[in-house]
Amino acid sequence: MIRKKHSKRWASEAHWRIEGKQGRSQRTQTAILDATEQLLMEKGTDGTSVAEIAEVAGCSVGSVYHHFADKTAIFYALFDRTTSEFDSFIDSALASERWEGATIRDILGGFISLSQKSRKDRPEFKAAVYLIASEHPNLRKHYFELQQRLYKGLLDLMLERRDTIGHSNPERAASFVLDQLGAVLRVNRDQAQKSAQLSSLSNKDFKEETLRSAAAYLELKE
Amino acid sequence: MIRKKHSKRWASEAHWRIEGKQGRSQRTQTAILDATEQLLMEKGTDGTSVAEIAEVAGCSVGSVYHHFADKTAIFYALFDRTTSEFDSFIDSALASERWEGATIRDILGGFISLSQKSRKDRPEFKAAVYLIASEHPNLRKHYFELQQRLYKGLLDLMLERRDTIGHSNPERAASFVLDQLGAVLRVNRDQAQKSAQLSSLSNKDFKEETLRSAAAYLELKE
DNA sequence: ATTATCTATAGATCTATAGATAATGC
DNA sequence: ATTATCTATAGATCTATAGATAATGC
Repeated sequence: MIRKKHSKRWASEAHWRIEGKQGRSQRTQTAILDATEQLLMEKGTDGTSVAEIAEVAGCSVGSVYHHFADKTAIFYALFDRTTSEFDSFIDSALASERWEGATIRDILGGFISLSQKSRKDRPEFKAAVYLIASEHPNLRKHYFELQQRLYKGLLDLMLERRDTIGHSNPERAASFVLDQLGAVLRVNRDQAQKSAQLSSLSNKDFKEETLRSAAAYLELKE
Repeated sequence: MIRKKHSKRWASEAHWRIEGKQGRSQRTQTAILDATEQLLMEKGTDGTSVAEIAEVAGCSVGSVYHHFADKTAIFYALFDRTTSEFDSFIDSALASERWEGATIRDILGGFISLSQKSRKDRPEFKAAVYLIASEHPNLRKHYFELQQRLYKGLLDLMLERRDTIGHSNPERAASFVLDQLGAVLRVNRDQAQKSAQLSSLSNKDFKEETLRSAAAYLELKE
């Protein structure tokens, strides 16, 4: 039997996933991706076998291969699902209505709160994707482009208010603050790395100190 | 034939490595660890086969298993070797002679320079170990304890000079600055993550802005 | 009639060992 | 005599497929 397979939108056509014709199909694919996401964080890409994915997803190995070209294609699909979510998160974070009349302090504070909320609501968000990206240069590139879009957007918001920055080089200072914030948020997200930190601040205190640090360095006049 | 095997000092006796009786032995073990370090960064723990390690090390698979209990034991030994180096780095970084008469600014600046130098001299330092640690909770614990010792030492140096800190809560502020610095240095170390940064500062500029940020936040009076 | 699922298994690795052979150094 | 090395291979996975069976929905 020859099966017609449809790739959706990923660059490498090789990593297709089938476009289901029945309602069952989507449910199974979702279950497979959920199972993969969970297992990836526990055991990594090579430590996770297709048999295990099938078991957790509640289907058979044969069924997994009916839906996805191969093991890698499952990772691509999961990457796709999560980065789409991330993309929406970015849109919502940068939406101009959100920041009308806001000061730089408001923007940084608001973004920290958004990140903290996202981590609380969905702790595994981005964790599995980060692992996948680290093993596939083309996916990593896409992931970093998304990240760039987010931080570049925040940078623009800050620079629209550059007259409130006292630092002699506002562009450099604003970029530096965002890089600093990005690094700290990334470390905070990873529970293991977090344990290597000196200070264990509550979300509220963390936000407060971060803002104090940024305001002092930028020499904000607000 | 029964072989007498000697474990050196790792908690789990299971992960022994042989204590060589001939000069050849040490050379082979070194070659195996070098090969493993290199391959780990390219392909990860599961992607690296013992056959490949043997090939790069220039010996046979049988020889690898003569020296090490199993594949994991090689990782333990490599972890051991690198963390010993890290341990010496910490001693040298915290040596009290180094910081006699230094201000907080001097200390932070000196530490940044040390880290930059270490990254330049030996870019792969800690990269492979970090991978191993991420898969072995007991090793990860040890690694983070080392990291803690380094940052706790820096914290003590700063707090000895607490009268030059204007921030209302010197302990919290000093810890926060060090966590911030640690996070940024970690991201900077990873070439892939670095590409997601907004600012691409030279080592000199990075150091300058970091010090400016820390001094402003701590409200240093020096 | 088409789509989705299952079971069973071929073929490709990869880890680890057995047993033979070679080098070392007292 | 002891230590280190090599070759060859058993046994355990794990990926992916073939082919049979079951469910869906026009």
